[in-house]
Amino acid sequence: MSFAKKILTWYAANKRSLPWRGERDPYRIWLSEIILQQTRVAQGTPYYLKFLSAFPTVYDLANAPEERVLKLWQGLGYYSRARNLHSAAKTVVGDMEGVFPSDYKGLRKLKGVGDYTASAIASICFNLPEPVVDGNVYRVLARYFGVELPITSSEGIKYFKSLAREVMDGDNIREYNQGIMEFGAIQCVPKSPNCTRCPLKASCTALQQGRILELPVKAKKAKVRHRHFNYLYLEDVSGKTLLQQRTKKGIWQNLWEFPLIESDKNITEEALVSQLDGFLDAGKVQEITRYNDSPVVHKLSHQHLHTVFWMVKTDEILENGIPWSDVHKYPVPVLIADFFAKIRTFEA
DNA sequence: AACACGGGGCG
DNA sequence: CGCCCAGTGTT
Repeated sequence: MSFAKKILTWYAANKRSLPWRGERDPYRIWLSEIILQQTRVAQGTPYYLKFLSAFPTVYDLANAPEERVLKLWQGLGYYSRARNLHSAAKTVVGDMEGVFPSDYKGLRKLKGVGDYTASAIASICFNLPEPVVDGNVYRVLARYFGVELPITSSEGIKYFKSLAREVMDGDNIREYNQGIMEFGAIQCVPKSPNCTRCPLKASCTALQQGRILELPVKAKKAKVRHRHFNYLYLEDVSGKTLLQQRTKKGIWQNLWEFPLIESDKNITEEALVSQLDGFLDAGKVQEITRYNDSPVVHKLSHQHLHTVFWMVKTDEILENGIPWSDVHKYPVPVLIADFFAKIRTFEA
């Protein structure tokens, strides 16, 4: 049996009874879909009922003051949904004689109606073969077909949409779309799904590979942190330089590097000089040269280090100074090692 | 492509 | 109590 037929069979036997279940009126389906964006059924249901009671038709909603719409929405979160809901109602009443668009493209033009919601309304109300891809669908498809593409990448979004279209039952789209979402919500849940009793277990790729809990992949919002490093490439009268060990937790713990001045953003030479105090006797500085014009960007998985190397010649004798012939004995980050290599080339 | 936008449920 | 959830609009 095809994947779609299995979903349809499961849905026929397991669907919950919900206030909007079986509904085909675009106003009601639209209202339910907007409320259910990023919201669990249990939380959204009372809001659906009170909105329907306060605004039985799209005209009632369009003619209400925004204050009242927001007040009814209070507690549901993501309040732009309420403002967009109101705006779309005004559009439907003002520009469309109170009749909702009856295809994906038209629906998509309404404020607050994106790809998912347009597909949901088109399929549920008008039985148009548009696949829905919400969080439930991502999870079900990723597991059943063993898709490892991150659902958060633009490539993943495209891939899942086309996969969803490939495997859908276009002849029963109204039931199928609701079925796959319901299946994700009830059976193929994010944490500890009951695979033992799943009717799709025999053909589920992730289950057979023991990777249920790894799918779907969400490229971790490895938020890249940007840092600005200023390394002091010191040189004293005897030609020695200075390296320091990084003792704190974080990147490169216990590795060695040049004396470091970290700044919020790119730093000027004047600003740098004013911070030289703790490192050496500023009065004995002979010459400062910015070694690289544009910062070297060293990329770690979660940090981008915008690095400037400053060559600082001093008349001091550096305590603990290291002769250049010895620097290669110290464990240093690649960023520093690359600089060593460059210096060697430059000075050779 | 990255970010902002809320609340509730869960371990 | 920190982590997870995952549509749309904006920049």
